[in-house]
Amino acid sequence: MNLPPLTQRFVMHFGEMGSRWGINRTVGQIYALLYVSPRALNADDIGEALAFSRSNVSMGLKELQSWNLVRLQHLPDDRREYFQAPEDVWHIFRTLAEERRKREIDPTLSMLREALMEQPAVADDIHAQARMQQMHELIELMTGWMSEVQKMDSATLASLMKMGAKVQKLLVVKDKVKATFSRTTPDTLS
Amino acid sequence: MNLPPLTQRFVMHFGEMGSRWGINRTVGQIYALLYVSPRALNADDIGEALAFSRSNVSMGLKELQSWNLVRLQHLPDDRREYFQAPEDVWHIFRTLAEERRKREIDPTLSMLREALMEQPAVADDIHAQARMQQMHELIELMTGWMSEVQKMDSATLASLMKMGAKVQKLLVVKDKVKATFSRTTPDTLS
DNA sequence: CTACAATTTCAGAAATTACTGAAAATTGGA
DNA sequence: TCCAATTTTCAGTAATTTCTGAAATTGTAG
Repeated sequence: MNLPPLTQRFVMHFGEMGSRWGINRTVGQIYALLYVSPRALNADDIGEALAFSRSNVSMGLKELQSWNLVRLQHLPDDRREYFQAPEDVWHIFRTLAEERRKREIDPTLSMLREALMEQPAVADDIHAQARMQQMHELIELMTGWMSEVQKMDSATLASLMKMGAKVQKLLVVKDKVKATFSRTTPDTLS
Repeated sequence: MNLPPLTQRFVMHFGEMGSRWGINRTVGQIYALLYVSPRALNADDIGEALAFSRSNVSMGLKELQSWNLVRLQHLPDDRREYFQAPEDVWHIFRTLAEERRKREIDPTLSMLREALMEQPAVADDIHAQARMQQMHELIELMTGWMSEVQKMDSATLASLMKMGAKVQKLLVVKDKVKATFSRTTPDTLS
């Protein structure tokens, strides 16, 4: 591997963090490299830069594609496929959140829904089902909210976050607003 | 393993999902069992229920303790330690979010901060550093916002989520509110 | 302090996951 | 269609992670 120092540190870090993030070292390093690269890279570029076998690169890219985290490009007079990470970090974040939900949350939501349809037979299962109900409610609320937030454009999302806890204060003020503006903007607030 | 049917399904599911969540099967199953159990369990209870060796249970519980996901209890006339999951799912969620941040995000934030202090020497590193800057800004904003949200009590958090995208509309209305209430509630809004 | 119950540690075995090279499949151009 | 460049698949191997039993440690009651 022969990368400039900052790039190298970034790539190495993503490799090490990979396992905590549920991806492997290869995939982490490939994504890091694509993320900081000023141009799209082909599989050979990547393999050479990171000293991975060509097949390993292929599998890593396949994994990243399944996460929708890379864009495919073709250059004129070159049959090889070139890969790059999206420019917009907010877009990347959104994709990541959505894919993680699909993989880490949706299956559990299904399991919970099915379990909640059943008729528990023994006392312990009655209690267990009540606990599952609580978990189900929280997850439904969380994911529903996340999907609303995901629909916001980057600017709105950013301004919402910059407000931080002030949103809380807005909630308190909400009722006053409702009273004041209910005739002029009747369907704007719940 | 001899658990009632709903409990069994829940426990099995958490075992299978464990790897996607960055914990192992043992830890996933132990936590699932504690979560649905109507009473605190000791290590032998757990080992017997899940057919794990005593030492495996010990390591799993240690892991869960490092996540702050279990409470320790002692029963009268019993020297053994009893474990249980917190009652409040919102509390569990908050703990999970915080611990995940510590493990999955904070190290990256440190790495980025250090990298941003450096003076890039080559063109590719100049670009790389700019990309790191973008990532750093997003993560700072996200984590700052998460920590604000975490401070809210469960009820406020729930009502915020139930509002969903309506928060967005509140943002639009915000300016009107500011104009109208600025004299009566001057420091409530940014 | 002693005895013993309970828990933790740890070295090695078992299981899983990651990685490679070779072979197969696919793709685009002549 | 055929050819050559490129990508993917896959079986075998390497590396890592998980799990166990035995031994060591800790804690408590007498």
